[in-house]
Amino acid sequence: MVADGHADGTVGKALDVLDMVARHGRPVRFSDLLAQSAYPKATLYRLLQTLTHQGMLTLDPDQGTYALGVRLVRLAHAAWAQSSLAPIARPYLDELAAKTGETIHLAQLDQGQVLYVDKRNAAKPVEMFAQAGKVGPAYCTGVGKAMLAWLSPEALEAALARQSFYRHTANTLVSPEQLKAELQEIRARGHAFDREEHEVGIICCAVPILSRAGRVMGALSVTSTTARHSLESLGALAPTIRDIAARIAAEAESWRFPEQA
Amino acid sequence: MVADGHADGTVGKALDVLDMVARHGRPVRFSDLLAQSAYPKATLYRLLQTLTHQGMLTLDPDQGTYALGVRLVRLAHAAWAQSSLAPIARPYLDELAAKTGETIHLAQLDQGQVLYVDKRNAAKPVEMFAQAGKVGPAYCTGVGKAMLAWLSPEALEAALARQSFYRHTANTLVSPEQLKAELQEIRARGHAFDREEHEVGIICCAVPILSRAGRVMGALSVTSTTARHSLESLGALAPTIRDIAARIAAEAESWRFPEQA
DNA sequence: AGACTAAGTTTCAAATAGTGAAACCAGACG
DNA sequence: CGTCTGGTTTCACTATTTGAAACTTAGTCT
Repeated sequence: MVADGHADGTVGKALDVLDMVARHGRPVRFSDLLAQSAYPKATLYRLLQTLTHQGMLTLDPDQGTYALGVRLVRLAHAAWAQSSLAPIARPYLDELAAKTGETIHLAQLDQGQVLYVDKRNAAKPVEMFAQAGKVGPAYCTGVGKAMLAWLSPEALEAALARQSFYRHTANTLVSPEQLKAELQEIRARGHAFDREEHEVGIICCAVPILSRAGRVMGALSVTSTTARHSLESLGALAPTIRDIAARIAAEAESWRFPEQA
Repeated sequence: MVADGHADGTVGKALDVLDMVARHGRPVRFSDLLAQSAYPKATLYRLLQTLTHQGMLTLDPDQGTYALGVRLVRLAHAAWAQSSLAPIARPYLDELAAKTGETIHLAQLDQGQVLYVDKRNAAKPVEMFAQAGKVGPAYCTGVGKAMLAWLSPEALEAALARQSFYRHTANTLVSPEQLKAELQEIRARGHAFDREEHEVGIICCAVPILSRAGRVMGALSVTSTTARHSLESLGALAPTIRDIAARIAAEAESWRFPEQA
């Protein structure tokens, strides 16, 4: 990605390199990275060295390939436990999954994208990391729209600017205008639907998780297939979902306060 | 922690700050961080700003507290999937758990510490993130000793320097000398025991996961209680564990090769 | 109110750390 | 053997980082 307007300082560059390695998904050779990066050989080399030395990357000496380091896994543990709603929401997700018997998603907004932080898979037991951590588009998913709908005007603009508006299906909303109209409806209704906008046959009903102050903390959704549910029957679940979302919000907030004096 | 001998460059400092936030476990105020960090006010301030700007941290504007950011969760996903043995080892852990009916640990070495990357909990189903990602000491755990035993002399020294040698129980090995002697035995025997060295009543049998070249990739252990098992009966499982470890190693290695030409 | 204090933010010259073109080295290849 | 290709190191040049101190809020006390 060439996006990042301002890669502030060395730290920004280093993190950029980290992302680059992460994006590859498997061990990368120096020259592969060099080909993609905008940085000159020596710079990239030093950056990689620093990151490796710091344990954020590991260098396989045999193949000369870089991969993400274990230090990240450690940080991950902390990040997931503290920054996201996931640990708090866990029992509530279980409850919602039990009640509905459908797939549950818990997501947060990250740079205009939907980041799934937890999931319940109707049939199968938890599969945490393998599924959580994934990112998806905001403009054409239930959780995405639910979060966008309650964003402040400025935040919304920033987020909209990052949407691709790629037409995944016939129902995908492909312009900011269409989307804004839909967001207004969502706000009025209190919950968002995914009308097969991302994948044909997949529908969902999503509600935002809002702080008392009205800040968007995340979103919660129940997903199903057109074979098993209609939008109406999913909509009937909305009160239940909203209730769970409210309880998650309440707990998340009470959790932030008890700082040590 | 004031450990890190050489916090190379700005990147090192930034990551150090990240760790600091992670260590706290909950949103931290600027001044709290300032109290702990060795860095002067302005420096710390700028580092925090950069990290926040980069999405590695999030600043709660209401409370003025910093927490780990979502970008980290995203990286985490990639890190866990690519850098750790966990995704590869998963089915094998299931197999081992089924065979033994005991608690299984999969760990890797991170800066001289044991990092648990996956776990099977005899009774309960997977609890990924809640458990994986934790760190523990190397000198007094089965997996730790199993990994140390196959380290190169230099790497071993580096790792030893990072051990606290705190006496957790009467059986804890509390000096590098004792530990080195033990490591030699472990190497000869092919597997390590935890003889209640970390917690009374908890024993385990661990084997290293080695690459073909002999590099330590991780370790695998079966843990039990003195109530259910003796060291001998655990030792009887060693061949099974070693077999699984070998299969994990084999798959991990074959996985590294298929680079795109 | 007005003076104090604590917490966070900004400044600015000095110093440090980062840059990158080019030279270098090592092993693979023909 | 020369010649590559991929990786590592040098070194003079520069941009970034540094941190003491000054400043700005937002509370608190009298």
